[in-house]
Amino acid sequence: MARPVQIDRSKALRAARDIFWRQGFTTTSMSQLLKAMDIGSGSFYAAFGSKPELFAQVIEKYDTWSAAQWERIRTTKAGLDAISEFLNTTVVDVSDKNRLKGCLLVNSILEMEGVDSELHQQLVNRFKGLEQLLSLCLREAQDSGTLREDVSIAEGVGYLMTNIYGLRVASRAGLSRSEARQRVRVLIRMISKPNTEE
Amino acid sequence: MARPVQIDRSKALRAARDIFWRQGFTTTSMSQLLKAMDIGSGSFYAAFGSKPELFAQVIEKYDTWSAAQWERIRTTKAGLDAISEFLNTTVVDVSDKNRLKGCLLVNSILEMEGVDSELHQQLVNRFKGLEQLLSLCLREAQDSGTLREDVSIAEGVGYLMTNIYGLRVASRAGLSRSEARQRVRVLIRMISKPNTEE
DNA sequence: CCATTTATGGAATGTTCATTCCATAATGGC
DNA sequence: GCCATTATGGAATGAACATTCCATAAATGG
Repeated sequence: MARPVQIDRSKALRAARDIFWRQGFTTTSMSQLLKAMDIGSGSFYAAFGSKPELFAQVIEKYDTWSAAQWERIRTTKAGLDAISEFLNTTVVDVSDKNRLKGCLLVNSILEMEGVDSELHQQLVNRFKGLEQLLSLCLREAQDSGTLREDVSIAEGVGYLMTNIYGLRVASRAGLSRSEARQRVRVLIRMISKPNTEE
Repeated sequence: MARPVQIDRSKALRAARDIFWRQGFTTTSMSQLLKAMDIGSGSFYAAFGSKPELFAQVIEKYDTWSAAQWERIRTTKAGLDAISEFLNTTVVDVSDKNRLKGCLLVNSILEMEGVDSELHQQLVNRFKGLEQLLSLCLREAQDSGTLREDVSIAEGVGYLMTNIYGLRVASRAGLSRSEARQRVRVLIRMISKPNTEE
């Protein structure tokens, strides 16, 4: 009946995600974006609405991916092991030719404050979900006796969130993959109960 | 002989710093900047060169302030106490009507990558200086026996840098001052030697 | 194979940006 | 009090931006 859509939506979203990840939202111009997604402006506005709307869709997809990582990890690991694996998967292994990219969500939180406060708040809320998952794992660690006794669950969550944010900024500042992996080892060691009582 | 300069350079730089701090470099437009600094464009370009040159001057001044904080702290404190005080001074106490502002340098590292790579590298280098100071304090802590024994100086520096970055992002994500102070207490407790051996 | 419908990408639009230009204002020396 | 000189701020400039418009392309039903 009519000309069929020839855009590969999933592929285009991935391309958009990667360029936003590398350059941020404000810095990425429409011309760069269209080139990266390999579509014309007409198709773009028909398919994605606008630049901010596209960004929201990219974030949505990213968050889904992040949640899927958790699901996968939770089937085999619990407690501090799960947290350690999560950190390595979502922070350390997310790199581009051995160059860490940081985290799209963390980058965007910093960028969107004052630009789009609605989106900013959405991003902050996504992290609230992460805090709950961390809280769950910490309780497991507490029950199995692997968590330091002088740290409460709430304190542990705060500590982990700080380190997740921090690792992702450090990536952006040029941290190598092996250094990042080392930092994960250290931060997990610090929150573990010392095994000097054998 | 000629019309005298009526710009209060120091005051203008402070106004520029505050608006960059709140909004970031890219997001702040020249018209906003000129209004905040309360000068016209002619005077601006005569006095500061350009928008990026102004930013470099702001960063320079910010870094000087940061260094002065260290100097002050070092006259009375050493080891982990000095680190704790530094964190509270430069991260927690830097707030705007009880709203934490994060750190201009950290915000800018994330923002400038891909925008101005020369400035980005400069910012990264400023943190190298901080790493050296932290290293010094950790050695003091090691000598006085307050540092955990299963953590090397290098590991401790990495740990602290991650937490400094992280605290400053968390501030941006809406952490309150008292929560931030609590996180500092926890992260210092974690790197301290447990005093169970009395 | 034509008519109809919708996707497409490049050209056109209007806005905003950083910067420059310039008429005017403010000073001190004469 | 006037001239030379330099600061000033608003108007002018040109580039870049996100978005819209539109002639054309690609498909199917008749």
